[in-house]
Amino acid sequence: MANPTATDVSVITERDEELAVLARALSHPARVAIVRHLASMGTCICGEIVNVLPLAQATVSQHLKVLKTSGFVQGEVDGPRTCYCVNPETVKRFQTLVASLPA
Amino acid sequence: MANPTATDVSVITERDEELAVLARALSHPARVAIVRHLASMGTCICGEIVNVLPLAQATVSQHLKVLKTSGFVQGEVDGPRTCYCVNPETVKRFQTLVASLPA
DNA sequence: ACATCATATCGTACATCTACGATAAACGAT
DNA sequence: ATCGTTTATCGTAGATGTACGATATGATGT
Repeated sequence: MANPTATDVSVITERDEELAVLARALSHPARVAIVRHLASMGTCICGEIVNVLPLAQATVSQHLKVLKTSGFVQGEVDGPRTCYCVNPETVKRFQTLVASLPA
Repeated sequence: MANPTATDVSVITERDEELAVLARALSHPARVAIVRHLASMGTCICGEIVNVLPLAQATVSQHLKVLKTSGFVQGEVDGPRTCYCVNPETVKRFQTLVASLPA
């Protein structure tokens, strides 16, 4: 092991892992903007987001995937389009975890 | 440009950038644990943190540098050691930005 | 001066992230 | 059936992140 004196069950908790995963999802400005935009629109299709961001369609799709995997947004197929919306539960969970950081 | 139809001054705001920078700093479980541990101790020396984490000294020092650069912690040289503590202003700022996300 | 301790930094290997163009897949319209 | 539209995925290049051992730096104690 790198550090034999460290406590095996370290101070890194499940909550730390969870917070880190959610923080990582919002660690890119484009993804923060997507979440905000989605929240302000209630719901909107992928192409609308592409039109608003200075990024290629493939890149936006990739960011949306990150947000979907982490639970921040949900996508629903609607004919040829995909309709995205924020998952408020994940936002609230993130807010709870961040708020519980001792300041 | 990747996407000529995108608004040049895009929806990505300064706040989005700021939130992303702070979120990135907490996007690793070890760094979340360091902030929590530091907050619970009030203040403690680098070696104490190394002893508690399952990571090499160099790695911990690197994580501390990330936290210092982003403003989450402050380090004060105290003789041969360095004394670290949380910067509550940055934690509060992060909490404010996260709390202002529409859920 | 010298050895020791605590910490930061260097160099490096490997993994992950971010961006893109190209292409595939799924649907609606003609 | 074929075409255009919309979105996801593939492949890839370059940047950044994460881990480590080794080494430099700076202070204390002998």
